[in-house]
Amino acid sequence: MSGMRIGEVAQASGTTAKTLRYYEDVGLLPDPDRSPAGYRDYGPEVLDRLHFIRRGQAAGLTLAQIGQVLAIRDRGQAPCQHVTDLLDTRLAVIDRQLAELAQLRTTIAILREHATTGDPATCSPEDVCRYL
Amino acid sequence: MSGMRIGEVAQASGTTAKTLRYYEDVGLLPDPDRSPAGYRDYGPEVLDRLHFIRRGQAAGLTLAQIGQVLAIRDRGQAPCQHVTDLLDTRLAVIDRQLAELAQLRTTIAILREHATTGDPATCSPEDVCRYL
DNA sequence: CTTGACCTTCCAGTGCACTGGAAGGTCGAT
DNA sequence: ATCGACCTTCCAGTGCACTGGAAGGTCAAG
Repeated sequence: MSGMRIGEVAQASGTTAKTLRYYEDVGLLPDPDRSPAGYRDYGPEVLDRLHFIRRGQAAGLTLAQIGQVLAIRDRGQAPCQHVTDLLDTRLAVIDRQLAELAQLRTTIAILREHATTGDPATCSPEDVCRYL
Repeated sequence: MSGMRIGEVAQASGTTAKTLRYYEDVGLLPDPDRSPAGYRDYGPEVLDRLHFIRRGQAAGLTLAQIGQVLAIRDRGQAPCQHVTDLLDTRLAVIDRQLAELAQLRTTIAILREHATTGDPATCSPEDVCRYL
């Protein structure tokens, strides 16, 4: 009984056939069965795996990091320590990004306010625009 | 009176001479003065500019986006309405990024808790790792 | 039996932000 | 005078995550 072809998997997972072949190339997806004609023949479990990959990516992990976790999972060992380490690192990076973004927002917001207070008469480049 | 050479600027700003030349190439830094020998001769204001670039980058902005904002600043003559429009767009993007980043943070924090609650016994690949 | 959608492989290109290296010029110190 | 650290330009390569396109095979529908 044949499963899904690459286009169906792409559709179902919201990616492209190109990307699926790429994932296979870099070892994120196992080599699938083939139909007599050589078409890739996927079982439904590939969708879980792609969901895992997508979630990992949404969490800011690189494909290499996701691949590490998948490799550990494929060997049947619980990668909890590994996962928590990765996630802790991610959290730290995100907190830093949030802080910097908030700071930048403040800077720009202040400038924007400078740019609006006063009509064109008082809005000279020297007074307003170069304080960005 | 001569200012800083590229190596000094690199050192002072925590980047490399290579990167500074690259920034110049892509228009993030203005063409600096040159010494008689052709060495780049930077004034101290370049450090402010590099600090701004670094903060923008730390906040997850691309060099192209940072370049847009810098271009506004450089065109000190830009009409204020135009400036506020661009800044509003920037703020909207930053607010969206902040929201997404906050969401991502929450997601990862939840995942991390899932990964730690439970001892190795319950931490089987099937039970835990697929929550990632 | 042809059309068109789908599949195959392979190789090359994209965009971002650098980074490396060759080949050569400049400068202060020994 | 020459050494070494610095500078110059130019071109090419890296890593990530795809993406495009050529050249050809497969298959159900009309």
